[in-house]
Amino acid sequence: MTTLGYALLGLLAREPLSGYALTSQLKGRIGPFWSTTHSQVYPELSRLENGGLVAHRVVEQSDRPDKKVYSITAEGLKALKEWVTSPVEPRTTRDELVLRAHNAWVADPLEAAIFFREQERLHEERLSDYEIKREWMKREWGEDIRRADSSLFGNYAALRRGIIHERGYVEWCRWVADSLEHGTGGEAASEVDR
Amino acid sequence: MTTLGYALLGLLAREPLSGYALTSQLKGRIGPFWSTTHSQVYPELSRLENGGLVAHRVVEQSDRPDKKVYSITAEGLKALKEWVTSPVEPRTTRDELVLRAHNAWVADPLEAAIFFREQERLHEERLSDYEIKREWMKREWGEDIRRADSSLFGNYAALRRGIIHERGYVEWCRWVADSLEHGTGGEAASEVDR
DNA sequence: TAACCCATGTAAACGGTTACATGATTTC
DNA sequence: GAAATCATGTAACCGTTTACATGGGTTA
Repeated sequence: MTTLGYALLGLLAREPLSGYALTSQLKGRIGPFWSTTHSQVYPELSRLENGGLVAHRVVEQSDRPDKKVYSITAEGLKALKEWVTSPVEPRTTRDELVLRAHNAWVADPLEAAIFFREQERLHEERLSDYEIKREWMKREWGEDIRRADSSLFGNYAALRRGIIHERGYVEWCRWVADSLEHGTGGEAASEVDR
Repeated sequence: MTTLGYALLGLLAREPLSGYALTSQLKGRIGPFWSTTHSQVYPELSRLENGGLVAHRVVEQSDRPDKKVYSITAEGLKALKEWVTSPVEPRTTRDELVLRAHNAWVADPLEAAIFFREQERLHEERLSDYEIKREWMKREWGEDIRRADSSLFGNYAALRRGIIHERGYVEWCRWVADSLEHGTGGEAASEVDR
């Protein structure tokens, strides 16, 4: 089983969906922590169905193309449940920006500073988008976001990760940009550092 | 050009290295933000050499196998320099733990809490390793880690990213575990939340 | 003597992205 | 009239991981 398979099972555990709808959800919902395209989803659904983890029925529509609506099976739910707490093999987090910072010393420092300042702004923007979404969740979903047995808690937890991630990213970009601006000579460094 | 290509150029901009040595460095140094294996490095070095970005000379050794030591060319340094501040196309950060949290509601809450508590401990451990390395860098490299034109600044910046990343990760894991422990019923939630 | 380090390569498999393919309806 | 949305699929390509392949020297 691939991780994408579990991502799909997770969405189907919430509600039955078509391949198209699953693809749409994996573009914004779990958001920047997993994504895919329809060309990966359709074959994966076939594999899940062959394994007995999902099942589909055809829903005929008059105004739109017919669709296959997939549901999770009891077996699928069991597999998902077991996966959640199963041992993790460590995967490398690839981050191109870290590589760029790693080699910023070969570039023009002020040009590099502008680059990281721009990245800071970009992540700040994403952070505030997330903060807005968080307020929306609190308002709209209330106490359910704290209930460990509610799927809304899952959504909230993913968003919280996004917020914490972006906060850290903004902090780091700012520090890199500051360092590149002030650390061009050999003079005493200010304590931006924590 | 692939990102791995630039990662290799970045290491060769610091010092000439063999394919084997490059592979070793990409297992610990830039650490958890990029990694590779020798089976990817050797072909990539050939490609870089065909493009005129690196060059090698054979160093004969008596006690060990002969090796090809690669150096970056002027053209390679130029390419690296330009890449550092070139526009980034956004890439999805894939994080399996976020997916697990997203689906934690289908699992047994207390079992899931144990799982995330264990992850918290794991990342705390990694964090303190990084903190120790940071103190080492400050002691050993001194003010050079703040000089924008020093390769040591690049190393320090990558480590700083690691520290900030792990801090956030610990915070999030703790929050998830706390929520899973206390949010099993419908009772009023404590303010772990920030 | 078994495991590990040095050293370099190729081949197969896998997961993910991009492109190809089709086609109706709805919105701007 | 053009673009976007709904809807499902296949094919090609690319980057990464795992396995295959070889072989001498050192350490436990």
